[in-house]
Amino acid sequence: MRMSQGVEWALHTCLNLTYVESGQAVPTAALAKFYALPPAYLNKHLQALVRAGILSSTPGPRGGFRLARRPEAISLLDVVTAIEGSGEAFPCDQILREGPGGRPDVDYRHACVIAGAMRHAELAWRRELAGRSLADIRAEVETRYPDTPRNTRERFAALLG
Amino acid sequence: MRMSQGVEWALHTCLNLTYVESGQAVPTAALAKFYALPPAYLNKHLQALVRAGILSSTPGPRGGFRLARRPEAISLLDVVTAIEGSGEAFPCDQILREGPGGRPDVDYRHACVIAGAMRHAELAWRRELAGRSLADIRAEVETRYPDTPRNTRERFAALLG
DNA sequence: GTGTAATTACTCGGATATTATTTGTCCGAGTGGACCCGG
DNA sequence: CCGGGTCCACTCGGACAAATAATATCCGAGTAATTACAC
Repeated sequence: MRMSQGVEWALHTCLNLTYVESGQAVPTAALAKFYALPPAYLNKHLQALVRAGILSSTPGPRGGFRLARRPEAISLLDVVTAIEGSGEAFPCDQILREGPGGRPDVDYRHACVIAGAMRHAELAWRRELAGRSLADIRAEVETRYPDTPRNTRERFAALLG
Repeated sequence: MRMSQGVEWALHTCLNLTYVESGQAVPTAALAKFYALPPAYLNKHLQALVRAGILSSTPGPRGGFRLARRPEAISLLDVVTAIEGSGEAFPCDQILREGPGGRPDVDYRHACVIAGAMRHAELAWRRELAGRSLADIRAEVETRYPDTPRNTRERFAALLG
């Protein structure tokens, strides 16, 4: 039930990329040093974000990663599902098929009341995450911690220089 | 992010125990045969439910498990946390401490905006699960599948006889 | 000085180990009923 | 027939092993800037 720590890395990294002037790419090494993360493993997660269409990557010198869309168009749910996969958290193995009156031709992922209740709760979770974009997060951060934009850009400048 | 399949087993088993006349205990073997589950492993999960105060167990002949409280007083969240633990699904490792302006004396599990957003979504999920009791589930099952009470009791009678 | 071609350093991307978690199994401790035996 | 003591089968509970997923690392393919060189 615990989700991968890569989700935390991905969320913070995407938020940081929000502050990079668009068109400029940031390599894995710089993104990893930002929070003292293992570069090779962070790169693995960044690859997943590229496959999900959240980041775009360019190889070679001056290459690296950048946001593939505007921050308003990237929800927290997008990032989470890119790392964790889109599967349901509650795995309905349809054990009712083995129970009394169970039939092999029925899809109990829809028929089972328990599975329905679990799915309903999960939808509430997804709805919350889908309703918050990177732009929203960024706005709240800047309200509560006004130094963050400057600090972030300075750190990037130092890491890229 | 995927939760243990033991949650499904536990939920269905608790729901089935709802139909057993109170005072009567059902051994692991019978509960396992109900859905053709591995008895020893199901027993492991039942132990967790006992530790959480959801079931009570009695050893020896005519022993087994029974609900420790009324079905109205057992929420889906109770069962889920009994199996999965009460920890947060999103693990905030406070990587902001290594970032620019990060301080070791700050608890970023509360200060971090991203952690807050994730916790908010998780609370929505918990609220849904906490709002549904075994009695609610049972009522919905009986509305949609009127044969379930009789089928369940008959299967238990066959397994205990 | 300028255009071109070879070189080189840099970056991503996936294949490969290692560790942690989940899944699954087994055997011992304890309990309650049943049976046996004596009164 | 009735009471008590012994035995035995049944059940939970935790210790132990295998399989799966998460974590971490390394090296090769490809690219773009840079440099050297000829014109």
